[in-house]
Amino acid sequence: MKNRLKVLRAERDWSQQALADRLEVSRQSVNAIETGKYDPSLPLAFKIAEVFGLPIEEIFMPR
Amino acid sequence: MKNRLKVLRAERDWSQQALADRLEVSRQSVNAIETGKYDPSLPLAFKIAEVFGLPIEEIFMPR
DNA sequence: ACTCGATGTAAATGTCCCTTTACATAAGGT
DNA sequence: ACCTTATGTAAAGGGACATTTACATCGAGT
Repeated sequence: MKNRLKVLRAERDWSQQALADRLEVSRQSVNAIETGKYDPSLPLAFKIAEVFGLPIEEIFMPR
Repeated sequence: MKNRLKVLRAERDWSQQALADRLEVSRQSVNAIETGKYDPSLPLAFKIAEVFGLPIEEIFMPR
C-alpha cells in the first residue's frame, strides 16, 4: 500500500505529532505508516480519511 | 466496523467459499469478517472493494 | 553554542489478522 | 437414508499492527 500522507500533511502544515493527536494514535504509528513500514488497520484508515476529508481510495493505493 | 458483505454476496449469489476464492483468502476469513469477528486488513478491504466493484466506503462503515 | 521542534528508528510488548484443521448443524437433491 | 453444499464456530500458530520508552540527527531560531 502506497499512501499520500506526507503530502496531505504538508498541505495542511501538520507535524506527525499533530496528525497523531487528531487520530488518537502514537506519533510512531503515523511515522511507520507514512514511511511504509506497515499499513493501518481498516478503522484507522477510515479515521485518516475522515481527518483529511477524503475517500480512502484517494489516500491509499495498492502498490 | 459494520459491513454489507452478506448482502453483496447474496445479490451475486456467491457462497462464502466462492468469495474466498476470488479474494484468495480462506472461507473462515470471509465468515469471520462477515459475522463481525474482526475487520479485514486494508489491502484485503481494497481487494473486497475491487471484487464487488464498489468503493470501500460503500461496503464498510464505522460502528 | 544552545535549545527546541520535527523526524527517523529501535526494542519489547500486547493485540489483531489470517491461516489450517477440525467438528457441527441445516437444507436440498437423489 | 444418504450425500453434498453452505454456514457457523473453535483452537492453535505465525505474522502484522500499534503501543511505550528511548535514543539519534537535523534545521530553525535565539
